Amino acid sequence: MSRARRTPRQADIARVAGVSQATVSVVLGGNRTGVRLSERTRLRVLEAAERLGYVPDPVATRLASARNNLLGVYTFTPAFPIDVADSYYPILAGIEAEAAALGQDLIMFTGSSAAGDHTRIRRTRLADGCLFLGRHVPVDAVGELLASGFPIVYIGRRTELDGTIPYVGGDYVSASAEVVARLVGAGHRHLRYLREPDEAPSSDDRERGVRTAAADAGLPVDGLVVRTDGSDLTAATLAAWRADGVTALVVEETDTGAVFHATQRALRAAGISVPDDVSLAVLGRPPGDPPGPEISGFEVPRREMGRAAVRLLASLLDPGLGDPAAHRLLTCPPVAGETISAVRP
Amino acid sequence: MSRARRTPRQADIARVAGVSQATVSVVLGGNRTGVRLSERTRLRVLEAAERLGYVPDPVATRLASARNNLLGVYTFTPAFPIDVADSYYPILAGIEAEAAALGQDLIMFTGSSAAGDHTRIRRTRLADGCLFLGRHVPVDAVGELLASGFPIVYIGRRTELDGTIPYVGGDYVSASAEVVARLVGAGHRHLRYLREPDEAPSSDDRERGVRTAAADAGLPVDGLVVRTDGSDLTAATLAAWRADGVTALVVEETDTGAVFHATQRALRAAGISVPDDVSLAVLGRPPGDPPGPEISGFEVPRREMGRAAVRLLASLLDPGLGDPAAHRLLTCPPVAGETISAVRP
DNA sequence: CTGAAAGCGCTTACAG
DNA sequence: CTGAAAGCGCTTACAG
Repeated sequence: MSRARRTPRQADIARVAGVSQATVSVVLGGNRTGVRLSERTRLRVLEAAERLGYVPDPVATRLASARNNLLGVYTFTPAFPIDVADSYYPILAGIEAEAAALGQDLIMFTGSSAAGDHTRIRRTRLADGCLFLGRHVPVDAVGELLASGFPIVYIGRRTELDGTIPYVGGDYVSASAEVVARLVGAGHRHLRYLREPDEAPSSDDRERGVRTAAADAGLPVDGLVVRTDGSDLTAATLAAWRADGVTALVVEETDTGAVFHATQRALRAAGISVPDDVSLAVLGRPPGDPPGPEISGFEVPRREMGRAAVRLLASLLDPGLGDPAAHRLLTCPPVAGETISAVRP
Repeated sequence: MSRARRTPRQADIARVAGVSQATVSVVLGGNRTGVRLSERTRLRVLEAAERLGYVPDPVATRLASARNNLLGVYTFTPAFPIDVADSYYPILAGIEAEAAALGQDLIMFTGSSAAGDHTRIRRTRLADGCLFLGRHVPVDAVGELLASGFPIVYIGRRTELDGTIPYVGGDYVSASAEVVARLVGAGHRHLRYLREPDEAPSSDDRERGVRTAAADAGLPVDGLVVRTDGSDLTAATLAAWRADGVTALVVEETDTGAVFHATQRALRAAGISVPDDVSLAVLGRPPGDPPGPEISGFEVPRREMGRAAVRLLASLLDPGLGDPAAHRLLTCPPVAGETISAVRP
């Protein structure tokens, strides 16, 4: 029994079929260059390949040509967090589903601390193109990729590099405006919007939606937006707001849910009940799917984002598929929920 | 602004440093062949590489040499199922964590139906080695991989190909025996073990543990094991068993949990309460973590399996790390739970 | 209509 | 001590 039996390559097929290795490549490659070759030759090659059980070496294919049917997925943190409410999972599921439908495998460049960002990002070239997950944008490395023509797509709107980064995100502006409009429709005129302190397009978009809808409804914009990391959301604060006439709270949704949880705690501590005393809405879905009444707000279509991002990347790889907008914002469906009630006139 | 600015390669460094491309390769490769080269040259090369922002092309590296710091993960079904109770996730989390610790990226070969198993499995060669998840063992393709010396590791015990497939699994024999011993210790002498009909090492191991422990305790083995897909588990069946003197039910754990759920339903329909009327244990954890009292049984250390599998694969890739057993069975910690009660004498 | 050549970016013997 | 050559398994112009 021979160990390490060599796996057949094109040269072996060529020998068996009595043609050159290059001809084998042409036949097996589906003759994309439109070379003329006799049907007899074609069949001989195909038969020999079949008989030898030939399967192309993906590494050599990739080195010689440009394509490998391999899509990268780059995350700055672990793709499979064990303790955090997992917002990656549905995105990954969507990516996987669409990639499989397109016959593409996935290569995960997961947050390893070994090498620097630059080296790790450069490694994404192993794939035909790469999806990026995470707020972080290392502009040097990503700019280099972009400049070299390597196709990338971010999940989530990105403004860096003069807005040249292709992305698929959620239309948080419209969805947030719709939530505020819903509150206004229920008679609310005095709101507070609670957002986390750090800047990010997804946060800014929500705030913009809130401000626009408030302005459209002629609501006072002064004091509307409150930046907080949650630590100053005490029972006293909420009680004061209520005494001030605030009838509805709108909370930003983030991965950690810090502000949302702080709000819930403070409401309970102040003995304010939802939605009888005050209405509550979340711009997204509260993390961890807490028990109790369903919170009003909107859905973030993460799975569909994953799918759409793969499709965008595929079209970037193959411009023949048409040149879609490099920036796509998906609609976030409203969630009626049970935490918005009408204001008594 | 030039588009598609080329990314630096070794030849560029060679030009800048005034040496040959091969010398650059030697220096950058850490001089593993023990070639003698002057410190001056080494520094010049390193400096030029740094200045140009060089990062090796993984594809070329892989083609020319053997290593790529890339571990494959092959699944026969989607790695991110959307509707099934997810048993892959913790394994993937463990794989990712250990791979990151080892500075390896992951390439996911996810169940795409486009190509046949053979072609898809051959594609795993893109990686340095590959982990396989799933009961399915296509012996032809996997045997070919094995024969060619390509390192693979299965998650879960595998007996195919004369037991030559390296794997990391759970020690279900011992864990199952322990559960039965626990029941015996609580005075149970009359059990039923419910397992699904299809053969698999993980099922057979559990059954063996159950049989062994039962025999050791001098329990009747006749009628102990019941093969069922759940459809025949009616209230009448359970009532009859109980009338027969059965005091405890042991249920196999599987991905779908069909038998477990059927058992729960039938118990409820028959008005048999757990653990007052009958004790209940699951050989593993019930899928979906159902509400109610914690079911007695054992833990399947999925995360640790992922980690251990990566370590095994790494040692297969680098025999210098020592030659560990190619077959590893991890201990499954007992879960006391609340569904085993003592039998009244 | 088909073959021979060059090249993708590396590594690893092998000459000097 | 360092360079030139061959080769990994493919694809893609380019000759005949």
